[in-house]
This record gives sequence, structure tokens and C-alpha cells, in this order.
Amino acid sequence: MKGIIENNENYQPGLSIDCVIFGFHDNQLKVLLIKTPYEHKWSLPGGFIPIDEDIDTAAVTVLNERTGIDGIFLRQFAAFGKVKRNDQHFGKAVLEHYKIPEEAGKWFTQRFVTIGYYALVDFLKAIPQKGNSQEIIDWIDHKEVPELILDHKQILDKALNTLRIELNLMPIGYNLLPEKFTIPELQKLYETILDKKLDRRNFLRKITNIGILTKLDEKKSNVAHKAPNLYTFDKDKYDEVLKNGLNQGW
Amino acid sequence: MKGIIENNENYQPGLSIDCVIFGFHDNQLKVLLIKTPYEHKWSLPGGFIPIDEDIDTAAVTVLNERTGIDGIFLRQFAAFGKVKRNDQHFGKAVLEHYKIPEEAGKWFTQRFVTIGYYALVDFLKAIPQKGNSQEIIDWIDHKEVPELILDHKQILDKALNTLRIELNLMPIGYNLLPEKFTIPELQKLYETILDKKLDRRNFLRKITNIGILTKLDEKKSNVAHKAPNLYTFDKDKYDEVLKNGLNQGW
DNA sequence: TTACATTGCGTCATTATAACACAATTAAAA
DNA sequence: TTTTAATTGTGTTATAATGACGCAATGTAA
Repeated sequence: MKGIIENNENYQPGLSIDCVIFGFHDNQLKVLLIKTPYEHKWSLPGGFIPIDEDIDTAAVTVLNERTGIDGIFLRQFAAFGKVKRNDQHFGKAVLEHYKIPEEAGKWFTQRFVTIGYYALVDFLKAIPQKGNSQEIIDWIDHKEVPELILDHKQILDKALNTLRIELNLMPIGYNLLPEKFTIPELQKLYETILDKKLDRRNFLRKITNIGILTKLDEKKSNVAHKAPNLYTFDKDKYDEVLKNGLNQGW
Repeated sequence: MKGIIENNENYQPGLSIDCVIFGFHDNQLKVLLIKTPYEHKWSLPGGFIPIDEDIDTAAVTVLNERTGIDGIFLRQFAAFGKVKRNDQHFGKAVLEHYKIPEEAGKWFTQRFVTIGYYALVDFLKAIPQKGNSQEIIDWIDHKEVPELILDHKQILDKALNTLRIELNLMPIGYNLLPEKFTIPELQKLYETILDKKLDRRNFLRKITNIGILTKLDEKKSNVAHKAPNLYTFDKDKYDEVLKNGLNQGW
């Protein structure tokens, strides 16, 4: 933040990035959110775009800084550019907190357009990183997201909606689950994202027919009831399906 | 253009809009392209964003100015923000042509991010409008698009690709065809967009099963061979399907 | 009058989907 | 130790969707 206050001519003016980072844990679809001490609401992790960086690169940077992982599944899904989307932000809390003089503050109070990215990450590998010591960063169940700043709730909703649609076009799971997982776990992931129950047996048939799963000669241990079999993704086939898409339609 | 040269502080800096406007005619999917006398290549119709306008509104304005129609099907599909996407543009031809002094020209030579929209319009209702007398604006078959400026070819490709995917998620045709049309015409539209042949009989079955077509008691006249029946879209059902989507997948 | 391209309507085999049955496994309760 | 309950693995069956065709009707042009 300090760098940009002093050298905002090095950043793309009026343009920001916001990331909706999804993780899956305890049968919950979680979102990585941030709370700064000078704001009363939570917000999506975001950032500005150095003028000498591609916007995608800037998004990767935000994500990497916040989760500590590389090679993340990251997709741009929409740009948000309503005139009034940030008209009462930065104007108060942030500028005061950073003691930014009015003239320099104009850079922050201008009308901002933001580009939304969503990411799918392995909850156990992603370690939430604070931007500074006063920040709080945490995984929050998407069903219990508190009030967010600006239009961040809309951005989050749109991201989830996009994810739901893309679920029908491509396989997911590789990015959200640990290397070894069970079919019921994968099903829970789908059910959680879609917010609806699926039939166990039909799910198994459909997911295995895609041809991206490898059944391991190993069962999950330390579980109540019957121990489910473990699977991994066949990465080559997975990537092929990712590239070519699932349902052809016409 | 004049307004923005003198009052560029009224526009969102470093951000533009580009529109991929599709029309369907003579069994060709056509794109509305522009050629300015001071450029050797063609370009997508685009524009800048007034700081007091939503980006979507700015896109509607561009579209309306270029086609003369309202109530257009218009969708934002991606933002393009590679660092070098406009590094050799504006720097020469445009600035010279408009005799923009170097200082004022900096606004145009800065790094630009552009937001891509695609539109579907009725070819016969859309009348290409020149921005000024020296411009050429024309419908060009998407298979014969000449070399375009900057990354406009990529933007066009991405738009078409998005359209192909969305064809499986929603009905189209209402925006691209005249009010009355035949099934073979609708099929040609699909085939042209997808660039593949479809079976007549299966197409009829599938498209009618969607329940968005109304068969008219009228046949197309002045045609070679057997006169095909005319149809219209049932707008209520069409909109309902548009809203809810076609294939559920999971 | 005939040839030909196109339309309208239909069949049939295959595949995909939805709904459901039952046995096996394992922790916890009785 | 036995029983209960939850969960997993592996089916079956009926229905719907899809892909690959056949054939007669229509209207232009040879």
C-alpha cells in the first residue's frame, strides 16, 4: 500500500483487481476474506495493477501473496464498472488511516473499475497471508459471508454463479481437493457448489464416465462407517477434458 | 473524438471498450468493422468511458451509435489487459492525424485495458453509421476478416468462442434473425456460428422441443424448391429459457 | 414431363438420465 | 457380544435424449 501512495503513477489509474478465492473444507465452500481495522466491513482480496504488468499477472500476484501457492486455477470472469460502485469508499476510512493528503488522495477517490477473478485452491495448501499486521484474513463459509464493502457481494455472487455454470462445462476438483480423495468427497464438493443434493449412484456413474479418475488400491482410514475407496485425478485426461469441454450440446 | 482530446479528464483513463457486433446475412456470420483513413488496418468499433457512465452504458452507447438500434443483445465477455497490447498504437497515425500535441497525447499513449462486449443484432435493422466522413464501416464475413489493429483479432476470436459456448446455454436467434424466419434459416445460423453441419431432422426436433418457437400458418414466398414454413419466437418462453438456461448438466 | 434440390415428418438403435434396491462395511449403541 | 444405524459399492429398470437414417411432398428448372 505504501508504494502505491507515493508512486501511484506506476499503477494503472482507476482500475483494480478483486479475487474470489474458493477453498473446500469441512463440506463447506469457503471464500478467503479480509478485514482491515479501518473498515467496518470485510472485503475481497484485491490489488492494483502495475502499469508494466498484464492484468492476469497482477491477479496471480494478488493470489500468490494471499495464499502462498503457485500454479493456481485462476479465471477472469467479469469487469465491474458502475459509476457509483466506489463513490463512498476510500473517501473516509482508508485515506484517514493512511493519512493521505487530499491531493494525493484523489488518485484513490477517483471512479474505479475492477476486474473480477475467481480462483480454486486446495484449502490445506493455501495459507492465508496478512497484508499487514493489523489485517485479519480468514476463510469464511460462502453461506455465512458477512456484509462486504462496495459491490464485493455482487462480485462474489457473480463468481459463484460463473463457477456453477462452468461446472457443467469442465471438470473441477483437481484444484479444490487434496491429491487423494473419495467419490463421496467429490460429490459433496459438487453438491456444495450447486447447493443441491445429487444421487450417489448416478453421480458415480457420470463422474467415472468422464474418464478423469484413477481408482487407487487404497481406502480412506480413520473414518466412521464403511471405508470409502481413494481416487486421484488422471492429470493428462483431466487437462484434456478441461481444454475440450464436457457437454457438446449441439 | 474531439471532445475527448480536449476534455480527457472527463473520461476513465487507460480504459476503453471494444464491441464485437455480430449480424447474420447471406448465410454468413458478419462482424461490423471500421477502417479509418489514418490506419492501415481495420478495427472493432470501440470507445472510451465517460467517468460518469457505467461501463455497460458506455458499451450500449457505442453500439447504438454504430448500428442505430436500441434494445440490443449485448454482453460483456472479457477484459484484455496485456501490457504491450497498445504499445505501438496511437503513438503514430492517430496522434498525427488529429495533430494532438505531445503532452495531450500522453493520455492516448498510456497503457490501455479494454473491456470486450459482443452484440447480436438484426442485420437488416442495423444500419452501419460512420463516426466521421472519412471512416469506412462495413459488415465483414467473420471468415474473411482482414488484419486488425492491436489485439482486436484476439478479442474477436474470444467473442466468437464465447458465443459458441453460450449457444449451448441459451437460445439465440431472436436477436440475429428477422421476426419471421424458417427452420432451415435458423439451422444455418447455428451451423454458421458453430462452423459445423447439423442434421436437419435432429435439429428440428431439438429446437422445437425447447418450446420457444411458434409455427405460423404461412410459408416463405419467392423461394426455390419447396416453400418452407415460417416461424416466430414466443418471446415470453424465449426470455424464460434465456433466464433459466438450457442444459442443466448436473 | 422429368430431374433435382429442399422441406416435412417419421423410424429405429444407441446412449444418457432419473429413480430406486440390496448387500457389505464399520462405529457406536444396546 | 449383538444390534442398530450410517455409509459405501454395485447393481437394475423405465424413461428420455441423441444420432443416424428413410421416404414422400413441394416447387424450380431442365
